[in-house]
Amino acid sequence: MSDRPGRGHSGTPRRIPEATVARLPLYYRALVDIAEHRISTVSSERLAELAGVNAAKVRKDLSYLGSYGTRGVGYDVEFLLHQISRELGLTRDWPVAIVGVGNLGQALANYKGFGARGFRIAALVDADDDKVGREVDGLAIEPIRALPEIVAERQISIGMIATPAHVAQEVADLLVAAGVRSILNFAPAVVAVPDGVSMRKVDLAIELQILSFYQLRKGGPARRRDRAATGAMDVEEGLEQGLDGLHQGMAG
Amino acid sequence: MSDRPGRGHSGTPRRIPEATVARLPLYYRALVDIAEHRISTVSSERLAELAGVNAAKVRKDLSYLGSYGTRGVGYDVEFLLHQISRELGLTRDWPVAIVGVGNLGQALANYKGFGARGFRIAALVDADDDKVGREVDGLAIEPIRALPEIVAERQISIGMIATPAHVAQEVADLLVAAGVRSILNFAPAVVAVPDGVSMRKVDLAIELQILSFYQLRKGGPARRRDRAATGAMDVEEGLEQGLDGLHQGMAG
DNA sequence: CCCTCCTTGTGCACTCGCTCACAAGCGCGC
DNA sequence: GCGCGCTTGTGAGCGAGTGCACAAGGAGGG
Ligand SMILES: NC(=O)c1ccc[n+]([C@@H]2O[C@H](COP(=O)([O-])OP(=O)(O)OC[C@H]3O[C@@H](n4cnc5c(N)ncnc54)[C@H](O)[C@@H]3O)[C@@H](O)[C@H]2O)c1
Ligand SMILES: NC(=O)c1ccc[n+]([C@@H]2O[C@H](COP(=O)([O-])OP(=O)(O)OC[C@H]3O[C@@H](n4cnc5c(N)ncnc54)[C@H](O)[C@@H]3O)[C@@H](O)[C@H]2O)c1
Repeated sequence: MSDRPGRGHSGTPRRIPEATVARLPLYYRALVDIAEHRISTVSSERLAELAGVNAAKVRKDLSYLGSYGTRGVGYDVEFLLHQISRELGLTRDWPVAIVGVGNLGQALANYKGFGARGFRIAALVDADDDKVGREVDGLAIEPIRALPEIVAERQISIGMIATPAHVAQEVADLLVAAGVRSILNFAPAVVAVPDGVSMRKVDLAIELQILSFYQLRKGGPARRRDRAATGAMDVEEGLEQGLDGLHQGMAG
Repeated sequence: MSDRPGRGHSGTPRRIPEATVARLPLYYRALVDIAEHRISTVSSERLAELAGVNAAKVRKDLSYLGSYGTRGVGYDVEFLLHQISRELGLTRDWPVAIVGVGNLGQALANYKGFGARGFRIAALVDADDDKVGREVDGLAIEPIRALPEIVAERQISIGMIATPAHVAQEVADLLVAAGVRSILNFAPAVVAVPDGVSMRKVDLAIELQILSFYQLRKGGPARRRDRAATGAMDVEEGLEQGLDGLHQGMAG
């Protein structure tokens, strides 16, 4: 915050569209790569290429953050990295709790890719007493009934639900009651959360079904091994992914 | 494109919007639940509730499949289930290959939720010779160089990439070369595929960053700044998830 | 000091998806 | 046989997001 270069007359530069927010992490990742190559400036064209989007979109997206580019030159990599990172809150520490330490929960707990962006697994919680006490990657599994204290003491802000689907809503309710305001749900279930709590979901089965839908309309039902199959359904590039699921109740 | 589809005839009535395709799996899941309760008809209202969407949206979505409802009554559960399932290709068998049997790959391989929808893990592939030969859930891990034969012989249609990000593009290329036309990518990397190949991605880190973005503007844990305290950022319900990522090259 | 080159920032037109609201249509009771 | 109530199917209006194309504007060379 502090000094707001560019167009910050008032408090917030402008509202950042949802679609833009979803792309900022892509730019961030691309910029990290660029920075590692000791490159100091980057054009929207190049950034677009690395992020896999359109150059105009990159410029428009970045313009929501402020006028951070230099005409005729491009964007300063370090500076932009800092701005995006601040905007996304990556300069902070985000303690995460994983609820349900089964197959998926363990994989998540073992995953090393979180720390870099400030997301830190701070708690593993399960309802199975046989699992409680066991350690995963140096972190002990704790009983679900301890959730309120855990969330409060460790300032947990994000909860991941990796339990069976039929208890997902119940778990979400517990997380919310404990004070968690952001939830990432991996269970294939519709989970409702009150206003003020964000919920996003990752649903494997849906992704696969979308893929099969389109595959069905490509080479025809009877799979042929030939590649010049000439699908009857010609969808041009640029179709956006997903849109599935709700992002509920962002209010404070 | 040319003629007004009408319906009634056996072909595909009309083009189904991307957003609708992404929701069909939700309806499918809700309908399965309903069918298990021995309920024979369902209204759009009820279905909407169970799928977590708006009733009008349900009706419009289902209308793309054809006029399958009965006014004053609702939709026949079994019939609708069959129609959606046919539309999504769930009546078929979809052999899936997992490339990269590490943390995540193993969790996926052990996951029991695939079979129900026709998705069957038919191959586990890894580049690490130490892993090759080991079994996961009764399926042996095979060397990546055998991919072409594996894909051809087992009629693999979908590939999942669960390797480190820096080899994701390389792996995608191998999958495409082997004949796979649908890819689900879990690696945090931009992966390009040629026309005719569908690519979807699941990116944990992006989801978390989106969550932290909104959490930051809510009146977060360490609250300081912000004039209007809590209510500053009041996003109403119904914000859609994602839009991130491309669905490239659907052409045949 | 001006001119040219290059890239940003954005106005605009267009597409897509969402929601509302209501007429059409079906079944059931009278 | 006829209306009545309920639910579907959809036209229309609206808002969000996208991509084009270009003017605005900084940098560096002459
Ligand atoms: N494994 C995968 O690759 C995968 C892929 C996609 C989706 N999913 C979904 O993720 C979820 C977890 O999958 P999994 O394979 O890890 O299942 P799992 O059965 O291996 O693990 C579930 C864990 O949740 C715990 N649990 C059950 N009820 C609980 C409760 N009320 N509170 C706290 N913990 C509870 C169980 O003790 C268990 O440890 C499922 O909903 C599944 O559909 C998994
Ligand atoms: N583990 C998670 O929970 C998690 C969460 C989000 C994203 N991811 C992403 O999923 C991917 C896999 O994560 P992980 O934790 O399983 O990593 P991992 O290191 O445990 O597993 C990677 C596997 O890929 C194999 N591999 C490497 N190069 C290969 C190649 N060229 N061809 C075939 N196989 C190859 C390795 O031998 C290893 O078995 C990573 O890109 C990671 O960022 C993982």
